[in-house]
Amino acid sequence: MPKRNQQPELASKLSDKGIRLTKQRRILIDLIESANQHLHPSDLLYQAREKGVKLDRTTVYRTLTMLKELGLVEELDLLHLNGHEHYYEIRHDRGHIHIGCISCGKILELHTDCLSDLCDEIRQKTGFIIKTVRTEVAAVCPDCQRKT
Amino acid sequence: MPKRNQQPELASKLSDKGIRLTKQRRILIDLIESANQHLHPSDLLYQAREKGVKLDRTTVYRTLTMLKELGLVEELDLLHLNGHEHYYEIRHDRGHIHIGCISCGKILELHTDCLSDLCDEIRQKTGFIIKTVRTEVAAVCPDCQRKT
DNA sequence: TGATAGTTGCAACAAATTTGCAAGTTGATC
DNA sequence: GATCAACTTGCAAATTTGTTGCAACTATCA
Ligand SMILES: [Mn+2]
Ligand SMILES: [Mn+2]
Ligand SMILES: [Zn+2]
Ligand SMILES: [Zn+2]
Repeated sequence: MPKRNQQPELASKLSDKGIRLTKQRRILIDLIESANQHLHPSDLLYQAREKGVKLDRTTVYRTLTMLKELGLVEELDLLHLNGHEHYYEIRHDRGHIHIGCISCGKILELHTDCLSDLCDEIRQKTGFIIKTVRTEVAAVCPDCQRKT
Repeated sequence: MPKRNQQPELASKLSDKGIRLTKQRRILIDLIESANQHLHPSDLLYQAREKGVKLDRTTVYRTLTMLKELGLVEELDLLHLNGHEHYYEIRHDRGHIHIGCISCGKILELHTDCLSDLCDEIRQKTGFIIKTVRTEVAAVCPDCQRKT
């Protein structure tokens, strides 16, 4: 996840909504906010435990579901390049897409204006009210192109 | 899946590549080619069995993996609106996106030129060679908007 | 500080997918 | 059409990923 303006405080958003801030939730949102890569539930579980927090995977799933439903994190498929877990990242105002190299697994993020054009088009053509847009691209990165 | 020009014959593409056409593979590509909705592995398993073909789920998974690797079908997440299975459809020349209603589960397909613009942009900005682009949108359909 | 509603961990379950291997089938060749 | 090697399948078991019910615990507020 590229340099984001590290606006922390999912925590305050949660307590504003009257949601209790437990140790477990604190560590999880902390990890998600400060992550420099996309995390899946097991990542979160192990990283939290490394920091000495007692935590069960049930709670990880429950917390991620809650954050997703509140619109505070996005769930990514990342093309399941390896395993079938889903990945999570904080939700940004400005959308970006994910490009995965099917050869080395590297994930690249890219900001593009195509996304808002697309949203306009969808709204206009279909009348759907858009909640989230997920664009994921399978590709071969320049490094891997050279190697073959 | 909206009216496609029913170009059959994944079968011949497979045998051209020297891949054996077993009963199981025949029925599976048949079902995928003639489907009027997105299918997941269990759909395929049951539909094939209904047609009297002996088939195991292992074979369904193996066949789908093969077709995907050959670039003949696309795998869709469809936002896992209900369950965590993945869905499959034949690959078209002209791409389309999938819009799922988070309230009723309906899936809408939409053709858009944004996709090829996006590909151009990715190529130019990153040098990645694109294999597939998957855009999936979570939204609320007009019907469900009225109901709330 | 206590009451209370919300949250957690645990164990068991369920769903989705993969693996190893023996037995069966395909398609090329004669 | 019969033969055969290579490929493919089904089956049973395992793995991976995610969910549920419930008793014990804890965050928040008065
Ligand atoms: Mn489709
Ligand atoms: Mn998925
Ligand atoms: Zn690569
Ligand atoms: Zn709807």
